Amino acid sequence: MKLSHSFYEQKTALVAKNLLGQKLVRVYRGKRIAGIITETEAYLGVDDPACHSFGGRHTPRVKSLYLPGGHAYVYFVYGMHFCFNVVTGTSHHPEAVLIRSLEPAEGIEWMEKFRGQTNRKNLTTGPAKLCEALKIDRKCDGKNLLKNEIFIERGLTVSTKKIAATSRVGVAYAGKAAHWPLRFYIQDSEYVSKR
DNA sequence: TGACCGATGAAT
DNA sequence: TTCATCGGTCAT
Repeated sequence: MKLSHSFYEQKTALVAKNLLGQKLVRVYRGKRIAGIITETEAYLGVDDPACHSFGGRHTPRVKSLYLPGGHAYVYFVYGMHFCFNVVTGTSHHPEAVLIRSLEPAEGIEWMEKFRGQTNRKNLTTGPAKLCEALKIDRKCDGKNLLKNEIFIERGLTVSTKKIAATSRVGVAYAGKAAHWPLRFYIQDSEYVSKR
């Protein structure tokens, strides 16, 4: 069952935590490719120096961040990688949750093909890796997650006790916000990016 | 029009 | 630890 619109309207950090254990599903050429979400990061909008909408920035690249909760925000980084985010809240609050890692669940043979390798633990343990494994690219930017190309299904409920919170990855430039505990992952999962 | 740099990954 | 790689952003 798909996560409902109201799920995405909760507070962003809460959505980030509640996404752990849910299943991200990509339908590509009629095939389901899916994984259990094991690691996320919350980006808190105009007041968060690490967020792309910081200070109200509203450029063509970040326009999807201003869609209502329940849409995809996919952007291109480092000249070669894509990252997938779930937009949260309302269109007046450009916030999102970055999906950083998955545990492969369905369509693993396709993930192996798209990633060019078969090491299960290296298929989807990183924001750009999972995009490659699930064929998520620029074309997915702005997609409605309540439709059928890419969406999130209810999976397992992860006990709060099993959720670890740390500072976010790759945002050292963000001053104080670099230390905010907005990265969440399933404590004992082997499918989490390191660093 | 151009310089700068990044929410990374893979190889070393 | 190093570097490949190039679109988006913002200053001219």
